[in-house]
Amino acid sequence: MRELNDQELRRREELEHLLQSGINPYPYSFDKTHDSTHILQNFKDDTADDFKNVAVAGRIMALRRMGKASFCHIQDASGRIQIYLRTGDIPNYDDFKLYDIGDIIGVKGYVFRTKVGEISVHGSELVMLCKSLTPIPIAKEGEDEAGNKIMYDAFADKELRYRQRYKDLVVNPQIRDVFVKRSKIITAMRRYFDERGWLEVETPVLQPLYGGALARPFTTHHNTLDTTLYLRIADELYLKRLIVGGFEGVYEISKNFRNEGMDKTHNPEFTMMEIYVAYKDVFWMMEMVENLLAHIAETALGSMDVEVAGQQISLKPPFRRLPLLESIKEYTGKDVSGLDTSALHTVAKELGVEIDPKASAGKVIDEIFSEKVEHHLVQPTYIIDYPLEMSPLAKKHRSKEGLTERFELFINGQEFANAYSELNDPIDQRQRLEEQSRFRAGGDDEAMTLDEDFLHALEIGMPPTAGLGIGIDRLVMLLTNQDSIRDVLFFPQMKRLE
RNA sequence: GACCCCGUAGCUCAGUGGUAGAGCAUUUGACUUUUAAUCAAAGGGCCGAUGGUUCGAAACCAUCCGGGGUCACCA
Repeated sequence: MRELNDQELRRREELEHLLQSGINPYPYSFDKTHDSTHILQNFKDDTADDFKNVAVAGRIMALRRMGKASFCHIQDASGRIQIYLRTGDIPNYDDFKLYDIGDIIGVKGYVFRTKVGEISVHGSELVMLCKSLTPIPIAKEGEDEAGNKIMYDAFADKELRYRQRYKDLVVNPQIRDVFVKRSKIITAMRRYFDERGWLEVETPVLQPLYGGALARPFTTHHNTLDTTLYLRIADELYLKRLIVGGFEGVYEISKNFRNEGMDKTHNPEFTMMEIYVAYKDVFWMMEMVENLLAHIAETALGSMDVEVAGQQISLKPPFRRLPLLESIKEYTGKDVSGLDTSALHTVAKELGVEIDPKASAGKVIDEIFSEKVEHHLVQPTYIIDYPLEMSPLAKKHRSKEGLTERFELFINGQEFANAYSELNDPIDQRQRLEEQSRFRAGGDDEAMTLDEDFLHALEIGMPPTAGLGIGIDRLVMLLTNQDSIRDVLFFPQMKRLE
């Protein structure tokens, strides 16, 4: 164990003193009657009688001792409230010397207004509920001349905030709002699906073969079976097996794992929602997603308009639909339809898009789109009609040669969703996965593996199906106006400390 | 992976070659309506690590470790 500093040693001494006085510094429960915010909002001169006997509990966040009387602020899940303690009013006032900022206490008493009008609890009973042994990086709140709130000595070191999120949550309670919204967003999504009769399911995280996306996996080993297992990169192939089995609507909200770079929008484990609905196609899915996002925004935020990085974004349906090749024409002036691979490379060069000379036609189109188009797509836009070779699990377009029935949804210049009319022709699917195997053999370590069991399932027969994936973390970022994925994850991945 | 920036007290930060600093937090004393409480005093540091330059390094140089940011890679 590391060495204790003077403040930690002193707190342990206080703990000893409490024990010697017969006080349990870690008791079992406390009958709390009110949240701080409820009191602050509802205490009025004519309701004072309702607040003659309250019991509040929380962590001491500020402390002002004045000899025979003391004030402190405690923080509970709802907010903060001031406590007034006075010798004579509580039998154990002298013990209060042994209390510190950071301790969790319970106070019974009546609510009153101080001389300067702050609604406070006048304590008649004080209980230690948890002695805190290490000081928290306390921030003080104040006001500047203009009356704006300022924080003094805020706990601002991002590394420490991410590594010790518990401390961050105590000291910067406003960040809780992001996580509360995150929970509301996911709840709203679940309700929307459940109300339509689609079933929430769980499929394996540990998979003998990984598939359903193009990404490098995390690899692990199972001792008993003495076999390699992969952490899933997507749920897709298992959820489709359930549609084969006869379920007509299944969804899963779960962590996926991808062994790739980390940045503002990528964490190695992230939350994905995938849903598959039988007898539907990608056009139906576009309408569903519009309604879903509008519903979520209204339920979780109370508005379909969100502000992100200073821009107003409207999630009001319908969203614009723009074929991939047309989007390139619109934002670069180049018509790339019908061009062969070498002609595409020439266009990329003209546009100043650097690209691997061996890249396939689909890859070149994707690169041009990523560099020249994607960031323009601020308002929700469905990019549709993706080339076949970029979409090994999507059905061929019913009327457009060489394209698939697929969309990706872009908002604020980022990808939010990906959906297909799912490929259910087992022979076509086999050919496409065999092509992926050739890419893999050619050195593309993100190409898909061929999963015979999945193909076997398709041979049994999967009804026409629409499928969708939505990145939950990015959705939360959008709806809470956060520009880093780390700020919407409680515990983002960090390098291990030695 | 490349480049830029950062690492000093529990927290936020100053300190560009000559005895290690401030505010808050902490300790002691005073104070029965304070709210960045106030007043008086005190304690607290392997200056991220290792080498080097120098009479002398927190500072300059090199390497490493950790972090932040920008870009690249990556559907």
